[in-house]
Amino acid sequence: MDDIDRKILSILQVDSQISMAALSQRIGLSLSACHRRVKLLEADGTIRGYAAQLARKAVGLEVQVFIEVKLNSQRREDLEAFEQAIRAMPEILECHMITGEFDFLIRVCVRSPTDYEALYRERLSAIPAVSQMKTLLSLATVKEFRGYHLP
Amino acid sequence: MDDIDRKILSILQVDSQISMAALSQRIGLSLSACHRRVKLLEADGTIRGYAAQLARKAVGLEVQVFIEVKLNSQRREDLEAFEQAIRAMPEILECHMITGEFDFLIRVCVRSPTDYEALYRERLSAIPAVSQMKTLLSLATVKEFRGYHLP
DNA sequence: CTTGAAACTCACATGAC
DNA sequence: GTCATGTGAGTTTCAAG
Repeated sequence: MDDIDRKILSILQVDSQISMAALSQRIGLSLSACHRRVKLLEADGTIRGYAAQLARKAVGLEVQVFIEVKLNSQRREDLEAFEQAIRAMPEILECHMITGEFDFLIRVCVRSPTDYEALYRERLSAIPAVSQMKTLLSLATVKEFRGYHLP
Repeated sequence: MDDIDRKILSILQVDSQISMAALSQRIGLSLSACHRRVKLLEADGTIRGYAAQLARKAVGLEVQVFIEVKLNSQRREDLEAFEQAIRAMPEILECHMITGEFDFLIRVCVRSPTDYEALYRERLSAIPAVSQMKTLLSLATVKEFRGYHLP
């Protein structure tokens, strides 16, 4: 993992459809050398895959919410029950265990406030391990994720 | 935007390198019809782009942090000054304006706790519009974003 | 929407330096 | 690391049903 690799990754993070020829030119390497590096980055797991980036609202997901969750306890059973429940809900896009007053931070996207209410009341609150939740409704996206910054 | 489009998007969100032929087979459409739909989804902005997904730790970003930020006021100058400062910091990957006790939620990835301390003390705290911050250190990723759920 | 064909671009593997 | 090259695969477009 050197500066050339980081340069390759920075470009592929933004546009993975660039041709090897164009990519090699932008980083100042020959096509085959560049190609070899990309294949290595794929093989060693640095590049996990290639994905289409969708416009959230264009696919009808008007509502984005972050939820802080506190569990009844940090006992193994509660943690695992919660995590399993989370993984089973496709509307929950990500979930992080965090420090602080709450135990987890999750991100959710749904079509409407009504859908969020249903998710919140009928599915999240129904998880026995959950003791408290705090909804952080996203009003606007100031900055959207477009790849990691590789210094 | 019908069920076929959603099926296409669900697949491309996970693997954008699938060939048109394979994609068309998976959704049960002819190659040309499938191709036309994908191009339309690209043209109308539903597909914003194609990106390589990187393994965060593989690129040396061991520390992931969420930060809740409260501003001194909701006056236009403060909001704009804050948002401009946020957009100028590449380590800040995303930023959302939120409801609740705090005004913004931001996500940051850095190499080390030391790097985070520097960012927190020297760059974030230095923004005049900021009055209060709360750090939510990510201890573990329970569920990682792998595309929106399209019902 | 379908099939089928033609034209073209790239990816990929190879061999040599 | 570089360059050159040939083949196969995939993309893209078009015609016709």
